[in-house]
Amino acid sequence: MVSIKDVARVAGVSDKTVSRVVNGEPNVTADTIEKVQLAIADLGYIPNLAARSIRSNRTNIIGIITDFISTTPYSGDIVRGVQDWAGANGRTVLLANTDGDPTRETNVWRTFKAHRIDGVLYVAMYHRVVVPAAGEVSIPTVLVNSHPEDGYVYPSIEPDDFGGSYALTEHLIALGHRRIGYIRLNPLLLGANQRLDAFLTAAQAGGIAESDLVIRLGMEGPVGRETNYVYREALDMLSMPDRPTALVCGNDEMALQAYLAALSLGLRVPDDITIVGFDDFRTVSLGLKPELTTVALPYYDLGWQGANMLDQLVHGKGSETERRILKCLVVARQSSARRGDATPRQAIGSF
Amino acid sequence: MVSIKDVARVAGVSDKTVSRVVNGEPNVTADTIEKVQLAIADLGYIPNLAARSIRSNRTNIIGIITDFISTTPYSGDIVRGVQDWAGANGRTVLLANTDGDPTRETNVWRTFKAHRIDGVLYVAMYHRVVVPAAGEVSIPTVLVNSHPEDGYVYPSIEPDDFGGSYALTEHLIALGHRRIGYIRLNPLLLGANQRLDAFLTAAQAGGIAESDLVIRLGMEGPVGRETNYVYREALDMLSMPDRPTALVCGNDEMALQAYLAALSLGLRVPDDITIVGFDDFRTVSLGLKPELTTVALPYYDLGWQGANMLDQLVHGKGSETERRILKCLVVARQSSARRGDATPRQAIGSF
DNA sequence: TTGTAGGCGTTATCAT
DNA sequence: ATGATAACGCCTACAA
Repeated sequence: MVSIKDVARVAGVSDKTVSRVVNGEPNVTADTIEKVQLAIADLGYIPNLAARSIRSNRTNIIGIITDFISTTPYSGDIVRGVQDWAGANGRTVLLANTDGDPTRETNVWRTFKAHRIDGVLYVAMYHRVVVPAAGEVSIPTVLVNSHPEDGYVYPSIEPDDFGGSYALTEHLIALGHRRIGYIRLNPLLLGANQRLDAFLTAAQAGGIAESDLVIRLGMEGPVGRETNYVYREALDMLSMPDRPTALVCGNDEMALQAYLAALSLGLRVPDDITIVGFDDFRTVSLGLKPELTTVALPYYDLGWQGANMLDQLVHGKGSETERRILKCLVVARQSSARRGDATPRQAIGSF
Repeated sequence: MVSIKDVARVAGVSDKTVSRVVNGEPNVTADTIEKVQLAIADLGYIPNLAARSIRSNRTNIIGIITDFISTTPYSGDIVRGVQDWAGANGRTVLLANTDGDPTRETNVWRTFKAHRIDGVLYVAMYHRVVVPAAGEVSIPTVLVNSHPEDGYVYPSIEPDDFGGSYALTEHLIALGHRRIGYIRLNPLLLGANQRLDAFLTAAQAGGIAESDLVIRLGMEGPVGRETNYVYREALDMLSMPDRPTALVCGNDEMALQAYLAALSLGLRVPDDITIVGFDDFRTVSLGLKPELTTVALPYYDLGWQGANMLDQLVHGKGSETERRILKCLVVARQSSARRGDATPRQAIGSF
């Protein structure tokens, strides 16, 4: 491997001078700079960041620790946001996945510490409460898409599930819907309760009686291995004589199953039934026909801004207790429509 | 930061002895080992890998370069496979995404070189032909889910799209289907042609006349921003008086749209129409009801085994020209069924 | 403006 | 079995 000394020899200067040129330090003549740069290009010299880091105590590496990367494909956007920030700011990203295993996680923290990375983004693939298993290791950390359990202190950046769900419910009310179904996410997810609370609050604020809300549980059990009731519940709810005119699903994957249930009953979306989701998981939300009205989660920004918060922290400028909440916007597409004035058609089909 | 010298001082030995203990080298008394380990635990010492690497010229870091990480969520499994291999073998993973931009990519190669990583896994999110833009930088590299363009030489590991598609077609023929529809992937994808070729070959081998095959283009245009004809084509094909009894979709996302088209025509899956996909993108394949018969792509293994190939290469044991092909298995679920003997019901509905 | 000496944390080499 | 010394590639501090 060609080192700074090789460059110095070829350029006929000292290694310190090469260092100066490489790092853009002042007090070097244009002439010298050129000589050095020529030698660098000639030899294909690329500085050794490891060597640099043992002097400077800064690696410019940030680590990402993820939990269940495979089960929630769309939140890969968080990682992409982090990467883009890193690329734009001269940092590199170390990645490690724990699969939710605390032993593995503790190893990851050790490994990251061994690499002397500047900071850690602790990324949950579902918005949830976490307790990082860092063991003895201490590295500046920001929680992304997650929140520390009571008694633990970390800065965090999270989506505004409540606000998104509230706005979505308002959207339905504005379209004239008065009888609304709701299929709940796995209650283990932080978003599940926030979204349901917002739904109930917004419905009440919109003057809808609680008896006009039909609420069903869509999933339960350990995250990643849950039992799924969505199709069955949707089928059941949509077969009611006084079925809702709009159906809110905990997320887009649930909305997919609601579509299938509705279609198999001979109901048309949105003419006979308005269906909305949450997440804007585009494979689903754009793959469905008609395209799905949903709430976009700011995954990419969670990553980008989370990286930014971490950077502040590393430089001693960030707050240890900040909890930043990012807006979730309603994306209105064709699956939601004004409630028809005609008598809705009765569900038919093979149920 | 506590260093090897601090440990040596506390343990009352030389730093080299500490190094021996840390690295499990022979010729240290059990007594000394204990003293040292005690001091290590006391001080919370964690070796500095950067410092180690400047002596040993090995970083135990492998880099992953991805292209379009966001658009194809399921292939995140490749990255997971790599990570799991790395975790199991004491390596760490540097991650960088190029978004398909050659300038960004060249920077990534430089950065990786600056970190003196041991090797690179060049991962395409779609199975396709690639030309790594490494510039002047040279690092041992294995192509994953991709293949070098003519004139370039890299070892690669790829899925057997042909074999998977062939087996899938055989599955349909075995179920008695004689008139089969096919919706093609974007022709830009390597898998698109391999899958279509296998379909045609298997159909011919199964004694099916070409006139009984209905082939339509589902997508075209630049990857990630393609124009989508799937829903329209499925609707059209399923409205034919002599419509196919089985429909093969280029991938699972296309199968989703085929489901919607079929259901909206009042057709039931699989009673009236068998639908199959490709990829086993589980959000879709398990989210669809009935669950989707499809072909599982070995993404995770692509990652794991790719990392393994790279490791061989790094140690001078691998082949520069190996092209490893991994099997794709048919996953038979409920969306494919024996062709009914009764006259199929005619499509109805609002088309 | 440029160079020299020394040190960062670690391991290789060679003594002891 | 253990240690002293030098070296890895780079940067800091200081001198010239």
